[in-house]
Amino acid sequence: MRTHKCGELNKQQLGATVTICGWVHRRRDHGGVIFIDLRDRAGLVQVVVDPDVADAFATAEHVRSEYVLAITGLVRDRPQGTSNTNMVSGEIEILAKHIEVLNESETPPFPIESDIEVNEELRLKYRYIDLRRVAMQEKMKVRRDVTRVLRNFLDDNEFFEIETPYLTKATPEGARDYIVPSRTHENAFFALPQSPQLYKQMLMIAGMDRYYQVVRCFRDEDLRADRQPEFTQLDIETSFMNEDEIMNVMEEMIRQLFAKVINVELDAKFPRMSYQEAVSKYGIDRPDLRIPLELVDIADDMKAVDFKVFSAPANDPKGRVVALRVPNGGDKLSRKDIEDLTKFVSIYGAKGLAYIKVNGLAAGIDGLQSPIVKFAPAEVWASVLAKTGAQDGDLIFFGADKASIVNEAMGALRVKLGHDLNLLQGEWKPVWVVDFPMFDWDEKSGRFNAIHHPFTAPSCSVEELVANPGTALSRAYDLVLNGTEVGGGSIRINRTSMQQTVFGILGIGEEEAREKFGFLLDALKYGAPPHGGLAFGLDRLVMLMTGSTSIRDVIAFPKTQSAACPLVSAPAVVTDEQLKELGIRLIKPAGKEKS
RNA sequence: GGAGCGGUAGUUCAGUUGGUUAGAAUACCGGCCUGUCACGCCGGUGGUCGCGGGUUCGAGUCCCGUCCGCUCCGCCA
Repeated sequence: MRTHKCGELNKQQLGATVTICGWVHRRRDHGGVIFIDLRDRAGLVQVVVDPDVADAFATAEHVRSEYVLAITGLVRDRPQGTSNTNMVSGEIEILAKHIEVLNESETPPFPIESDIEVNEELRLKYRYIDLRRVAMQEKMKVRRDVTRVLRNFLDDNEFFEIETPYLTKATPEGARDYIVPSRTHENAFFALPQSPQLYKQMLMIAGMDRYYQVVRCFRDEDLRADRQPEFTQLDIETSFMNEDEIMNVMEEMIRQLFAKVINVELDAKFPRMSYQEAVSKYGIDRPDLRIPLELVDIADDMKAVDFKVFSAPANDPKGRVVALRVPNGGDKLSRKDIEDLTKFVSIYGAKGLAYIKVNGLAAGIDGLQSPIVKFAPAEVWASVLAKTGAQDGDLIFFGADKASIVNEAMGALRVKLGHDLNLLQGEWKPVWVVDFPMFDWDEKSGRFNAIHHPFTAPSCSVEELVANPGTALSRAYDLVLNGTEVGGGSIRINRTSMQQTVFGILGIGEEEAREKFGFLLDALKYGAPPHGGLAFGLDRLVMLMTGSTSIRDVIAFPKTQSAACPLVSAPAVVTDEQLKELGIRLIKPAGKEKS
């Protein structure tokens, strides 16, 4: 006798006596027959089905016999030889010999078998009910399949899964750390890892040439639809492989993943794009290549025009002037739409959103409709239109400002227009973004920041790096899928001298470096092999593969936007005894917190 | 830290210009019917309109504050 979950039973299995377990919501008493609908699953029942009853069911005389139970909605397979034309669902009913209620259930706080979008806080408070819903069960199954396929692939390729500590020391991934006080070490704290970065590098030094780990990472920063304070990475590191070899293996893994889990054939070869090209064409280092719109530089045309809004950034080395052509945009976008879009780009710091409606190219400047046409001569507009490839009916947007603002605003506008106007081409567009700069200059603090992290190897020598830190490129690579960064990594620095050089450029003095990363600098001295790897955001991958709009939908017990868990009411106050034991006194003593 | 949207029955929502007893569907409870399968029919219970303050003869509706949720900016790869 086997126990089956609701919905698992198929017709063949009716040949034997089986036990079916499932949640029951609705019990209706119909004369001598109790109908139980297992699709609304709230109570818990166990049903014993006799093999005879499946056949007996087809004959009406059994209906009012001793077989007192009928269960609906259990079997997907439509039985042969039944004449019941009402059975349009393809599901069949089974008469049960015996039924036992294992446990009763209260009325659920929200409908389980329904597409109604329930308030998310309520779903999280009763997550154990929410997870019973078919959509969530399916997402969890995809997640299970994803980790299974990834682990199988890595195991088959001689990768070695090793766990690394969660109670560890702050590592500089750039985010705020979650801190855990130590009871046994006065005034000392652990940090939860933002990633196992340094441990995996030391595993390479330890001779574990191919490592992986499905691992939780923690970052105490504000949340987004695709960002949780704790999230899961597939973390990978290898020795003696260069970036091409790593990218090739990972590409194959992702291809197999999509083929096996959601039956999608990705490109045989993922395209690669430089950071420079991505920012230039798409304004962002994680371009959504499904959107067939591109930013076009027109600064050269605008340098001499008598219109400061355009000419000033055109002449500023840190400025940028771009055009964004929307095919047939004039028909699709009303004045109100453009007003809304102007508001939209202002979020990113853009001061306005200039546009031109191309009514008729043949008419020259008279065929252009726009408040800004008058600011530049016809030749300028002709040149701009030629560069964008404008056609009659198009709408062309312009962005002119500091390059960072133009990139962010016009890049976001491009994505918004792509979705709003249904311009997406193709379903899955992966792309490797490569040739990232090593550093970017932070105006506020007046020094360089690591674009990736401080352990990323540059593609040049120590001498060249010191000479031109601002233009040096790194050996990093990001995997971007449909505009979402799903993975990123790099070849790491494996020589102490280079590591010290990079720390120096980042303004990390020798003393600080020794205090924070002395263990790494020491480890590098013992013949650290060339190594590199990457990490995939597992939640994001599953989110994309399940078509979810939020990472929360693919995490069994996620946090709300304020980083709280309504289910267990965490975080919560702790007792005075606990605080005393840890040597901690609160600045604002507890009392006003919401329970 | 900031911007936007939302919070009305267990749930999903409607609620006009401020107006008298706050509605619908569904769920729940009771009854009837029944080879049902979104069963059907009849009846019923159910509301601190997130919370606090203000304006007003009168506030679900207007104003101020506050809490919670979601989306975004900052932050974060």
